[in-house]
Amino acid sequence: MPVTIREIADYCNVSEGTVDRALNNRAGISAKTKERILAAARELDYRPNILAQCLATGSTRTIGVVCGGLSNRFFTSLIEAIERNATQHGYFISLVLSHNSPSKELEGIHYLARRQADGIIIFPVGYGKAYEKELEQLNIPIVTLYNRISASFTHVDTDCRAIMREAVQKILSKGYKDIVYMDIKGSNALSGGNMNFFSLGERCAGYKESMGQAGLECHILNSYDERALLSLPDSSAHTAILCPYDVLAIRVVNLYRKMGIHIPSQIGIMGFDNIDMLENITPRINSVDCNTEKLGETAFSILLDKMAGRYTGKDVTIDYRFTEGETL
Amino acid sequence: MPVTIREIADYCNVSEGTVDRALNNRAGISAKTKERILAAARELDYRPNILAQCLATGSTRTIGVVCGGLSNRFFTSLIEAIERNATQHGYFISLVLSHNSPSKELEGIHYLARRQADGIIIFPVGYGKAYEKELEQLNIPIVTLYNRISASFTHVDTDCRAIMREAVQKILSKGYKDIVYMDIKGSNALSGGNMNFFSLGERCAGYKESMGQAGLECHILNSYDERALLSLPDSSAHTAILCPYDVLAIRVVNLYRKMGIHIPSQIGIMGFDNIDMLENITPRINSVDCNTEKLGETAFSILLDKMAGRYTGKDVTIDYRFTEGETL
DNA sequence: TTGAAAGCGGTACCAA
DNA sequence: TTGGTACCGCTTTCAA
Repeated sequence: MPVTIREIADYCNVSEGTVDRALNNRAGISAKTKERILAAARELDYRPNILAQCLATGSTRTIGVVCGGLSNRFFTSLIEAIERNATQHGYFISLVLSHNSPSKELEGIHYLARRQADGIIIFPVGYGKAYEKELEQLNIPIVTLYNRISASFTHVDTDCRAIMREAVQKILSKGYKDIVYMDIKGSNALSGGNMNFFSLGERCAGYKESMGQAGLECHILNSYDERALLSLPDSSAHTAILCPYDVLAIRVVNLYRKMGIHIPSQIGIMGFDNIDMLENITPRINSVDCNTEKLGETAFSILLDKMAGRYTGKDVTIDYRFTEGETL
Repeated sequence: MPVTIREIADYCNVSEGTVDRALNNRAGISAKTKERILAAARELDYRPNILAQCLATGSTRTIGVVCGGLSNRFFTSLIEAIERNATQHGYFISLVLSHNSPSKELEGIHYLARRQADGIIIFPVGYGKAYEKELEQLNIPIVTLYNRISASFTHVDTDCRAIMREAVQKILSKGYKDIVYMDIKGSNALSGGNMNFFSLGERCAGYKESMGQAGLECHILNSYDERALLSLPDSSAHTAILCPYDVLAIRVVNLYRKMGIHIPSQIGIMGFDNIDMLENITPRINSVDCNTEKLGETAFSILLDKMAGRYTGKDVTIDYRFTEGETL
């Protein structure tokens, strides 16, 4: 049985209040008594029951992190960054996976709220008025990453739309005449329902905007269609493929390599996220580093401010960086 | 301010005990009173404070998961499996990342204990007598995955040593004359200190055993040395490279492909873990599926038994499966 | 069937 | 400087 404050108090013949003063560096205690109590605490191997502390103080120093899953390295990088910052500030991570189901997501969030999480960082898969209302009723600080919900929830992100606009320009400046965009939602789409595709939507929108501006026709593939992909290098037009995430780019690169099609002379490829797996892949895929470190740090620090009731700002946009590679 | 049992009691002119009986389907309450209370609870939007419940019952229905990091898909697969099972059983995951530092790991585990986690699943990076003693003093159910600590802590694993023995035989049966093993600890080694390398050690040991048994000399690379790797296909001996984890295999495959060396005719390659990224890589890398789903499920269910005080068994070994590919 | 009260393990305030 | 005690919100036991 773990040692409690009561036992230390008995052991030292003082009151619980005095033990508390000693243990928590509170004022109003003589150095001598304090030393005696601290020694006893050490001797008895006292460890505070954080649950009781939480109940008494009303703060759990726990933040919930709600994510679809852990398969995407982009997300796990963000979670690592959040965890690092949280730990530094004495906060704790409760992890809830939504498995890309909006209803499971809400369930998990409710759970976190009932457990008195001080705040929640969500990579939302749900959206809509009803969804928003539920979140608002929780009355708990929330920050979103990746997918935005609405102006009611502070969102931290890179400007994916701007990135894609710039990506198109960059690709065109390298002499490509056509850019094919792979608008593939991946496993998320399978879950059906009211899915939030904010981020992928922004990426695609940026592509479309920039193509329009350049007077080019959009050329979008909605599925991983090998035949369609293999027909691209045939065209006399010099073509590049723009992928909204790196895993897709890796897959495409491997397809072409397998078929003996040279990259980038016969086809250009660009990814997005700059996941660390790219370091192991040849040729090095051109991508965009979204600065997960800074994203996670910012999300946490904004949440911290919100929990302290001192955040008034709006959404935050983090800077990004195009990474050089050999596929463009 | 959230509604409490006290308020419902006042609202209904009953005692807190009665409210509790209604809310938690306990015996000894009339159907009428119960209905009245439940209606009030709904009306007032009552949500139990789980913290208080935990304090009163002594159970948090939370299990801690302690892992080095989230970069390795093998680990995140396991965590996903654990989370799925935990959620199904009404348990919650508290995630602690050790960043491959034994001291941070211990710190995190202590934290979990103070938060009254009901049990902990650890992917240990620490080991040793002192380490074990600290864990034992916690007096909290622990199950280890990946790296084993000692007989004092129930370990769930695939038999990596046996797998590697079999892998060597498998490779030899395909006609290879020499097998090079890449004994690379990766980023873990950087953290220094008393690192636990149980799993990688087992893998390497299996290789050595099987090579010895076949009367072959061990051929081990201790670093990712491109020059050494590129010299291998030159030898007249038909050589295969055995990698203790897939990321390494991916890297090696890409190196050879870049240099125009054909796999598997000029060099064979085998990975380990069968991470899902392999689906995107050509050629398909031969690997070993360690059944993360079952590993995670088993780890959780054993922990569940331990928490209920009804686990007497010892370490558990999960079956595995060699996955076919094009690199052998 | 219901109420009252004693915990759970801390925190915090008021008196002494 | 210290002790005493109410309280955080729920559970549980004992009486009524």
